[in-house]
Amino acid sequence: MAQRQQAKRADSQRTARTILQAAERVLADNPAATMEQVAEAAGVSRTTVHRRFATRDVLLDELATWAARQFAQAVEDSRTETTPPLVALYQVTVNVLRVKTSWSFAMHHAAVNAHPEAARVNAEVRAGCDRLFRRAREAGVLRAGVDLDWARRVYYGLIHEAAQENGDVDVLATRVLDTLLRGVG
Amino acid sequence: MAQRQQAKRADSQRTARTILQAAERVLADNPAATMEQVAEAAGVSRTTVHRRFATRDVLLDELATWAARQFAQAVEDSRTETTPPLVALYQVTVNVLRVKTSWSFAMHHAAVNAHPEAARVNAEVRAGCDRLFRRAREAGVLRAGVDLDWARRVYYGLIHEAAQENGDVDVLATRVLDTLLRGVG
DNA sequence: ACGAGATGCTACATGAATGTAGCAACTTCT
DNA sequence: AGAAGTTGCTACATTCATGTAGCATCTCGT
Repeated sequence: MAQRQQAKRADSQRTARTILQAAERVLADNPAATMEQVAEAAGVSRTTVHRRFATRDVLLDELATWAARQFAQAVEDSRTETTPPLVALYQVTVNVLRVKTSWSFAMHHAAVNAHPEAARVNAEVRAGCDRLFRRAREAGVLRAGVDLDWARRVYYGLIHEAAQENGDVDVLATRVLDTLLRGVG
Repeated sequence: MAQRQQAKRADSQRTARTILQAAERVLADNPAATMEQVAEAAGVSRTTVHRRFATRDVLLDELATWAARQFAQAVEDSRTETTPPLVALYQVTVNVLRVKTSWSFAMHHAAVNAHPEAARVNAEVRAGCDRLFRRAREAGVLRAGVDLDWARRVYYGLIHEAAQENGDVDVLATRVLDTLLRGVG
């Protein structure tokens, strides 16, 4: 009985994940998309979406939290704390670019801070990013006088642009870091 | 009689402009904002908004066109065709940053290409930007091997980030170009 | 074969946004 | 004062997204 319940729950979780992924895709294209459109993209009926996510707000919250986790996981996998700054930057760029399609919407907007859980995870990631940039500056990878906040925002922006293109993530990551550190001049 | 009509029309135009400006502000904050919210922000009643802009789509179209014109004007004022590339880049950066608050919404989304007039103006601006970047590369301001499309997108992104901060436009423009050409490393 | 869980479908209720119309009041110019 | 134009306000119709409920069906595990 316990096994059966587990199996059913696994199916349920899989459906929920499918819906969240579909919501990401659809909402990234049109933030005002309806639940119907999300359901259609997920290949389920609208009522099923409502079974998993009682209201639209709940869906948005869970999407933000889920995306934040994906994001945090990608950063964590990069071992940014224990490798030289330049290597860490490259690793994290590659990993983040890989999952970037999964949070082009969910990271934007006020959705990031809507749910406390999502906000917490995102704050952690940002703190880790700040630490990495500080280490990079101390190691001379970044210029001494550079504003760390500005550098981080430029970095985010470059990743965002790079994620628009489709191509090998290694090539894209190289281009992002090359542009970040040396510019295009 | 003709004079009176002209006076009334001038008032009318002023109101329409006020509404468009309000729409920019409100929609930039929340793309799904209602006509009511736009009207409130403009200090007029909802019915007045509907008098000027029959439907929501019309409002969006005219907003896109208006913003495109503001944008094009800022670029045109920079005389990018007749000054050295580096000077032109600085000039256009300053001018664009000045009006950036006026198109943070209207330039985004598919609104840009929604109305043919807006699309035409924007295409012109982009073409001018491409010419400027090509000249810059030929003059050695940009590296020889750099992808012009990538450079332009990075430039747009930097301007977008810079416009989020409030400060002296000259300082911001200097930072944008410094980052664009030399990076932060 | 049986039962539990999940889904699709239809139907319905509700609320919000949109768009329209009419009327009174106000401004401005003659 | 009178006329033309604009606006605010109220009221109304319509459409659409949201959220809920019931029922039939399907699948999977026993």
